Amino acid sequence: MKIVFMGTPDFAVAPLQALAEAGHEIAAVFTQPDKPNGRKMKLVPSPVKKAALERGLPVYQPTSLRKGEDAESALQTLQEIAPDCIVVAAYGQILPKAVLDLPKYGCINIHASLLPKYRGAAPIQHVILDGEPETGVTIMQMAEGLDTGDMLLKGALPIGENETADELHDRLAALGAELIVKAIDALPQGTLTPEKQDDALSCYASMITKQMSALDFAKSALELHRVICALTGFTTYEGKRLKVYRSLVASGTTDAAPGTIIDADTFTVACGDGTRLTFTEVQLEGSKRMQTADFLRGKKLTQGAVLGA
RNA sequence: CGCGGGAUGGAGCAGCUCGGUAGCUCGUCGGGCUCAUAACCCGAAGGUCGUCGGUUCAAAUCCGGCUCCCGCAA
Repeated sequence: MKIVFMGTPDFAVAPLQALAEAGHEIAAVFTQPDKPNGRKMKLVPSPVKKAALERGLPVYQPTSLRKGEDAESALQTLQEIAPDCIVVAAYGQILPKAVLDLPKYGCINIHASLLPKYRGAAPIQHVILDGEPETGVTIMQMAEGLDTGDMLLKGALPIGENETADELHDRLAALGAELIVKAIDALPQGTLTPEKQDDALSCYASMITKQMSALDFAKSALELHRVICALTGFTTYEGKRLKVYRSLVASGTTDAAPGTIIDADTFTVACGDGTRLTFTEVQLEGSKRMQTADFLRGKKLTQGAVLGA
């Protein structure tokens, strides 16, 4: 099958490679323009662009598909290629109707949630924040609304109690790769049965903001743990930025004020309602990310110090 | 030229202000103790102090260039 692939971040890389390895013709790869990134504002290609170039696939990076010169030439390019199907995975742009209607089999999207729940930009983080027991990947026929098209295939995964968004992301990407190949293979045979989404059950996963990952120790240990798993939490210790990558909800209770380090040997902190949270992987400003055990070997915590103060 | 922190045996750090013996907490290896242990005791191996150059009798330490890592900001 002749496919045009549209995607940008890491999540889209596994599906792209799976399709290529399944023997499909990837006639073009569309991805977001290189963006200035990092401390030096260096121009950095998207993960999908890197993967595409490694495979020698032609890459297109229009600034927009909806308006302007880029959109016109992109549409023209697509018309010339005349793909059987366009596969979209976290591309980061809204496709106009002209594009949606162009391929014979339409546009197929890989979405990292069990639709109709968690439509939108950041489903992986939000399922963890909400403490969902499971999530998954939905392959859907794209329509004009945001993640509203008919569902073609679904796969579910249980979410681990201490699973981070990174880990979940990788498992979902692998699942998405598997499902999209299955879906593409089934398309010409018409064996997939489109299922309408029940809008009444839908909800949206909003974009992530910096504010959301700030650790507010007035919240319970479980809530904070979810923030850490989903987004990586941050606070301050002795005036320095401290990121928290992993934690464990500790049993027992404490009378200490929220944010107090109540056990300097394990990095356990008092949270809301007397709950306690142990940080297991942290990173202090200027230093590397490391396990708490390593961190404590070189840095003696002040018992009773208050984080975020 | 956006602001700032950092690079020291396998890991994490101290030492640098006031140049002159390589330190700490672990890990590893060997031995001991113990019913036993990730506990305790004794011993050992392991480092061109990121890199290039400069100053000096002497540089981890002072000066300059470069590389890489990290926090903020985007």
